[in-house]
Amino acid sequence: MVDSATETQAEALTPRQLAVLDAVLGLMVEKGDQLTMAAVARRASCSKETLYKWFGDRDGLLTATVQWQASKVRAGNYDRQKLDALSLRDSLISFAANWLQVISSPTSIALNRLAISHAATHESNLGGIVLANGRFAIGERLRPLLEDGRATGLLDFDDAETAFRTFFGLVGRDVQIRLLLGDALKLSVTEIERDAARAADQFLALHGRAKPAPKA
Amino acid sequence: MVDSATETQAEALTPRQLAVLDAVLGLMVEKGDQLTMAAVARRASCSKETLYKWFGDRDGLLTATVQWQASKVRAGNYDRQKLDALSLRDSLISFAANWLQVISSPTSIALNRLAISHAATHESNLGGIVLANGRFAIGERLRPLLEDGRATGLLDFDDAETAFRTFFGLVGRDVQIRLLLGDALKLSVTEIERDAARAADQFLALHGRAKPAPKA
DNA sequence: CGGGAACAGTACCGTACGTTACGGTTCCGT
DNA sequence: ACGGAACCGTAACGTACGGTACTGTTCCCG
Repeated sequence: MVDSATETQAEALTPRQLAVLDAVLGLMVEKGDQLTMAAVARRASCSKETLYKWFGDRDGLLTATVQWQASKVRAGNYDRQKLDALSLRDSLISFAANWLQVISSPTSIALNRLAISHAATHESNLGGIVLANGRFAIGERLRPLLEDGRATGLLDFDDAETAFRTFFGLVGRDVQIRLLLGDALKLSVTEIERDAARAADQFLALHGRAKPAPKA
Repeated sequence: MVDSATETQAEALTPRQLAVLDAVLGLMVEKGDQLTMAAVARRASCSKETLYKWFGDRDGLLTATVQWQASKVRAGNYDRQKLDALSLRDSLISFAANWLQVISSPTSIALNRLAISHAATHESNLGGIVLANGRFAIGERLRPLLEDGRATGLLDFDDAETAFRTFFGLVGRDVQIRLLLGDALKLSVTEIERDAARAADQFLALHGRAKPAPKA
């Protein structure tokens, strides 16, 4: 169930249809909950009938939107390079900063709110899609780095999944839940950089073998 | 804004009214989103008119429910005892286990989903109340322990808030977001105990001075 | 015993929204 | 030029739900 929906039919869609999905994203961010089919049609300058023809029903439209957004956030991939203590730390920081950037973006907040609301009742698995393209996708992308780090003797851990979850916690902390609940938490670029470095150093303090810079 | 709403008029309510709020909690957990006033009235065997008389409107009912639930989860207080490395670790584990228990409970999940949905549009600050009684309340309750730990020389950190956020991340990791998004994550009591101990030991590895048991 | 407050049950109203239907317009292929 | 498909704009329908009003019953208090 991890990434079954990651790449599925993301692009059997025409540019016009993708423009509609961008309109949905825009509305989600601006209007939050008032994501009505009429509003989407108005914003996208298309008719409701077209929306239903293209996406079936409201859930279909939302699902396509989530997948479209997910396909746009494919950053932070780890290209297997020569790994030393410094490049490992850099890669960790890069992952952390990217993740913080994503979860603090208005689009991600709106999308997660929608998926969480949906998870409360509906069965159409928006939450699963968001999880697959968010939490689990980044887990899969980070795993090779962790494994390489262990293979090179730079890292020490038993289970890569557990190690990743520790990293995930050190990076995200209370940021996502606070933002989702409407806290006016602001993350500047410099704060993201600093927090990312702190998280990476803490992770290395816990799982690193040649401690690079364990300053608090 | 931290806990302005923590203790406000939690108990100007009759037992009958609290029973209504319990009905709301039950419906939230079972039916998720279908939290309609009619359903509440049916479940609580009261009339809608009574609901409106008692709680004003739907938001008032939800707000009262959130505060009622918050008043029930007052566990995990730290009683200032003599502090040594072992009792510090025990207290940390206790905090962590309690927090994991809370965020993985169906009631908390339903409540947070509701507050997050609400945060998307409405201004009536359900999200703020949940934050004040959840994330920030536990932060305030843990702070004395951290400060005492630092005063006794058992802990080392610059900023108590930052240290707490690290602890928060190590404990919660990806648990809450996965549960909110509908992931079928199960946390048994033994897993909670193990994860709580792991988080406490990791925290001590990062901020402790007399390392008690830094085993992975 | 009588009267009134409190409340259950229910009918009712207005509105918002998902979904469908339809007339009009554009555009493409033949 | 013609026919049809695609699509826009909008009206219309059905339903769900928040909120209000009304009726009848229970129960307390004098």
